[in-house]
Amino acid sequence: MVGLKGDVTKWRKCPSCLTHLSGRRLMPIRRRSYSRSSDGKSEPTSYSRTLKFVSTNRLRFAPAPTGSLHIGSARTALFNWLYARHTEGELVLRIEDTNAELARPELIDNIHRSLEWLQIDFDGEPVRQSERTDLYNDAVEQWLADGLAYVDDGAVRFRVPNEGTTSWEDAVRGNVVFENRHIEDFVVRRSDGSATFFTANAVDDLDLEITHVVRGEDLVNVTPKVIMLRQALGATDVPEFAHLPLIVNEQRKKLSKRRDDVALENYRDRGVLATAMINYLALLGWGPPDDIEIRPVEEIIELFELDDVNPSSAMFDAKKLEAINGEYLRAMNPQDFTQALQPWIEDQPWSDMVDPTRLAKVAPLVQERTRVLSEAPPQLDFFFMESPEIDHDAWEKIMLKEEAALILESVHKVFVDTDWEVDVLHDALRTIGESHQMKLGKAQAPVRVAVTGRSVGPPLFESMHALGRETVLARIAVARQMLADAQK
RNA sequence: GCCCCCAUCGUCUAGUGGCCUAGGACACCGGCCUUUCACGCCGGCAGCACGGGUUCGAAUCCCGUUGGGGGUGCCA
Repeated sequence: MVGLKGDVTKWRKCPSCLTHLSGRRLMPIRRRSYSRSSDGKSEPTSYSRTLKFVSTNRLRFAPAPTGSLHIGSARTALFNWLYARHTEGELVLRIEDTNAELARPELIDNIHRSLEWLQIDFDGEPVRQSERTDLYNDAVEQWLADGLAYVDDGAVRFRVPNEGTTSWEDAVRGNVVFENRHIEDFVVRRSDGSATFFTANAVDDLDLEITHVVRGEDLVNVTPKVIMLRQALGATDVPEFAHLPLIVNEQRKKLSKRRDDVALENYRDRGVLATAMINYLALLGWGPPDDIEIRPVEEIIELFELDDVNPSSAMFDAKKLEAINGEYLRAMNPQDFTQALQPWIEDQPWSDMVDPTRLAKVAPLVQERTRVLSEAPPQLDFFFMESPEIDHDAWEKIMLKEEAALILESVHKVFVDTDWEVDVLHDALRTIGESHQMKLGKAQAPVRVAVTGRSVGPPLFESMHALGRETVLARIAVARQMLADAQK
């Protein structure tokens, strides 16, 4: 137990802390190792169950509600969660709204929604700093009474000694040392009476019995201050600190709201899956020992160690995120993929025309061509629009060649009464192409442009089959007419 | 300015004194497959910032240089 000055019960308002008051809980630690089977999938191969009795870890994720959840905050939340789950410890959500403007409900809702989307869950109710002002005030009064702090222009400053050092052993960075003489007397209570970040931080980490503080590297320099306050509160111990490397942009600068695309919800809206986001974020500053990057979160939990986090900053690479997302998308079964597409389909101007049966049939055609879900609907529009939107460049490139009109003429003639089966259409077009000394790759081009409006897209014969004979013939007829008109 | 931190392919990483002729992934470039585009497969390009130590031996340990980043608020 940490020692506290004054009335100890005053610090114990949280019911979840009762267990801690009565002593540390003991628990077994399970470890699991993975190996790769020949098909490249991972599976647990050995379990060693060590009945090692340790106290329960308590971690916290402590965002300031400044808007939509930042990618960097999401990574911090994730690493806290991974370690808490890895050690079968507890994770507390603490909203740092000591500043009145930050206590707005919609900002706090956003944090909850984002974390829920990522499936990062917490133990117990969220702690709101705005509701704990009495605790902070008591602490400040105590420091004042003990002569550890003084009033300055209405604010209260903590007296920092001019000598000695403050240091800690960081799980990521090793020993970090600050000379006290470089630390100024800092404000612990503003002149408006509200507590500052330092005070709330120190008081809450102690009160909530936090054992591991996992946060961004941008907070290293506040750590000595928080340690001093913690000691001034009577604590003799220090939690384990792990300062995670910053996530940076191409210019190697800390990801910022102004310059960079940092809102988690933007990625969600573009069609990045939460599972893929988690997987990618876990790879920023950490790597699995076996080099297998894409794997279920359960395995990441098993393998994750704070000690293994590397200290240098990591660039956020949207391309790699999308590559990983593409893998997750391809791994889905077609029904789930179709289902996942729904919100993006609904956003389309042609969404009223969508026939669910046809959608179920054609969505899988673009599944392996999709890296983020928002890319899919534009590939599917011609299935549902009255007539395809003709891409100008594709038309110029493909249709202005003389053989285009000939191919379309032959195709129209044959398609009128051929069996409407994928294989049959395939063979028919190949035969037509051969009669013009063209390989199928070339022969299909004008048909594709006529039917889909573009030179690239999902497999043509499957597409035509889904569209039906009538529609395909009509679109070919329109294209032929356009070519004829252009001749005049 | 002062304080703190960081340094392996373009990027994310593996590597913790000999297994390293430095491995994987993304990106990029070829090729194969092929009805376009993708997917998949095969191959290629590319890195231990530099200089000193320590050691029989250093990407790995130490020191320095250079470069980069973060902080320096009565924001958090």
